[in-house]
Amino acid sequence: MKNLVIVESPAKAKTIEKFLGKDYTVKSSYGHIRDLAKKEMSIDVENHYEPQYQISDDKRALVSELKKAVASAEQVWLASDEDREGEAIAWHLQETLKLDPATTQRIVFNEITKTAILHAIENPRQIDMNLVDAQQARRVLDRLVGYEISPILWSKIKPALSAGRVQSVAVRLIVERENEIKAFESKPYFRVTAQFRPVDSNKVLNATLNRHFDTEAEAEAFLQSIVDASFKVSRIETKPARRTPAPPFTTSTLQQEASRKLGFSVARTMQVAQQLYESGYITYMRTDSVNLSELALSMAKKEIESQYGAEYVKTRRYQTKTKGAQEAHEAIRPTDLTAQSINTESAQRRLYELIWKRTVASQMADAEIEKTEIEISISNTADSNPALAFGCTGEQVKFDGFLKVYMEGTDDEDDGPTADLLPRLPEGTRLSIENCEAAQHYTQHPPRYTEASLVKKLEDLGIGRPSTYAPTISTILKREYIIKEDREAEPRQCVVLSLKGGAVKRTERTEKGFAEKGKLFPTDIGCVVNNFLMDHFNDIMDYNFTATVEKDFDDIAAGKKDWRKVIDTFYIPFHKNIRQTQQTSQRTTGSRLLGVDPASGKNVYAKIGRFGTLVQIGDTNSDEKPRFASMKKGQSIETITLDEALGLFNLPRTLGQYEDKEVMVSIGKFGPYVRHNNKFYSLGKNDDPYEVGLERAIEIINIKRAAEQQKEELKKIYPHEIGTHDGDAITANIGRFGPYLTYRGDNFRLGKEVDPLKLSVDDAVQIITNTSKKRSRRK
DNA sequence: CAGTGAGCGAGCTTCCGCTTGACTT
Repeated sequence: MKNLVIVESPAKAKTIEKFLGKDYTVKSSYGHIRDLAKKEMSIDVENHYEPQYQISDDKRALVSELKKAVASAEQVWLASDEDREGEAIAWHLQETLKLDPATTQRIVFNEITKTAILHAIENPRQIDMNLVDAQQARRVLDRLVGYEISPILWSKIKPALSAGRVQSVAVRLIVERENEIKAFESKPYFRVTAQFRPVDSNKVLNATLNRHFDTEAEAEAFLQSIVDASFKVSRIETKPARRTPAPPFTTSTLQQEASRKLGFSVARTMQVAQQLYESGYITYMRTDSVNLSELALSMAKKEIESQYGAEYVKTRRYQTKTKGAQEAHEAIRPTDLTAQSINTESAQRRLYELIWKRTVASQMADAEIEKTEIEISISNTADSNPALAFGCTGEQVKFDGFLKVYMEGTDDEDDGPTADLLPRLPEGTRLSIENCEAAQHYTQHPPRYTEASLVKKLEDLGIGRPSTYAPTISTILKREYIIKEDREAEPRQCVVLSLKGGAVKRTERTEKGFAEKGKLFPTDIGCVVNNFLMDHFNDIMDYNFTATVEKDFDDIAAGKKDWRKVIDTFYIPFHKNIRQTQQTSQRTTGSRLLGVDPASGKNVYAKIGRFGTLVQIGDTNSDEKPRFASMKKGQSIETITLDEALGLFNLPRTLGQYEDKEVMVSIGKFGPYVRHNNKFYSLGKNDDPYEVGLERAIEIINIKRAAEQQKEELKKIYPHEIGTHDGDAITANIGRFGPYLTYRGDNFRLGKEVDPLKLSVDDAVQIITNTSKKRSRRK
């Protein structure tokens, strides 16, 4: 072997091996191969923060494989990504594989094209230790923050909680948005809309009055005032406008758009994108760059020319403006732009088409639009209030440009009136009023975050990286700092005043309001942890903390600062604060006094306990031990009432008799259950142990009995002997995941359509050999 | 399998950012 090239991703290795020819072997490091040990701090604070790295457990086999490859190579090329993390990966490889820095070549390319790779090979360099140090500073800082604050949460709030530079700020955003919503006072207002018709035309103009009214009385007075009014076009203005396509996708914008247009969660988008990447359909999906390679630009030009015509082409080179972007990759784009769609399963196909459209549209001409604004004056208010007028706006697309292919979605829940095509009416044209209505609306609170809009916000703040957006969300969900939920909107009564036959008619209608779908809500624990961190670690919770330390990391990368000094400056006051907080801060439970239990006269509290939120009757420090009960899903410390809290103590409940034995319901370690004749039966997902009746309990008992009986029946049939192959038995069995075969101690899954009882020996052998082949290929 | 929450004290939990492959009974 002459040349060994090491990249980060195996799919990338496969692609560039093709470009480099047979003198080059390309292997992958699968990301980082070394890290700080998981179990301990692994930073020697006394010794200038010396990090103690170890090979990650799942990388041991890989490292020995790489060592072997290195031994037989004449030249090693470290080709990890051209960013801070990539440089560190290269350095860890050099250290771990004991490569000689003098003979090891470091190469970088930020697009996977033949030109870029050959250019890289011709321009090798050494590892940039300043960049590596910037990464070490980032790594050490994150470990210190996470591993020093988290234990404080364990002792002051609840075990197994966590805090970190990224996750804690993500939670803060959600908690603060919820507080804004709580503080928001929804105010009613009246919007007046009307339809006008030019005297000699059938074309209707949908117009809105240029001001809202606060009260019904004002709205009514206005309607009364225009009963005898006449209307005319007082101003018409048309002006040209342009629309520009959105730039190509980055990870964050792909996640947002897939959420808006396909309803994908952030994790789903990444999973499907990974599949597309591994199949070679798209470029790398974890990127912060909007840049397209020259190859992609010329491919796009050709494709647009042939499909839509030369007038639709506009080659655009986008600049990445995102805070802290490292631009190690291209934007996310199809590898082959001539493929407008691909023939795969639906999720992959839809995401691919979205990427294709966005990429192609980004290289297309602006859309040219003509905007028309018509102002309609009201004769008898002209003197008293000349500012009052109706208005309507319209749009006409003169040249569709990129709109032929794609239009970016919006997060706005209320899109407002849509712009129509408006007729050209000379100023002074008299209009008759066809309909006029003053409808009551309510001002909307700021929207709760969705997964995707949270990612957008984090990216705007420069917090987190493309590879961590999805994992960060799943971490804060797993810690139960936040929950993702659908919540029904509260319907509201709205007054509608309409002008009919010279009189104002009043009706009421119910407005549904906006249901919250897939929104992020903070939990009690999220709020309590957030308040605690805000009180004691304000600097780390600051939205600018990451941006500030990133400046230091940039200085380290530029050789202007020493990474250990940067950490020292941060750590000395930070650690002092840690010690102080541990010693002086109170244990925090978020406790709220709900009232007095009428039965015992004792206080009732709602608070956070070791296993979640609970209610408590009696004081903790009194002579008698308090009684406790867990809260139900959906209840919270802040909203639970005294009655609801007392209701939680109604377990265990005795429901009655069945087969001369008592039926009882309660909640155990593994959730709610029915107990009958010393046997336990788990309640269904939708059963409430506080509400469930005897009838349903008996049903649950009988369902489980039937299932058990079926199991007994199956036990009589299985394991089923299918036959022997090469002297060993093949048996069929039914397990948790369906039917499977056992042969020589190995299990082989059967499809759901296969009836194991009818399977021939030959077919069974076929399944076994096929599965074995697949398994060895994977290895 | 079928609470827990007091107090004692053992041992456990935890970060962010690179990557993909697990593969059960």
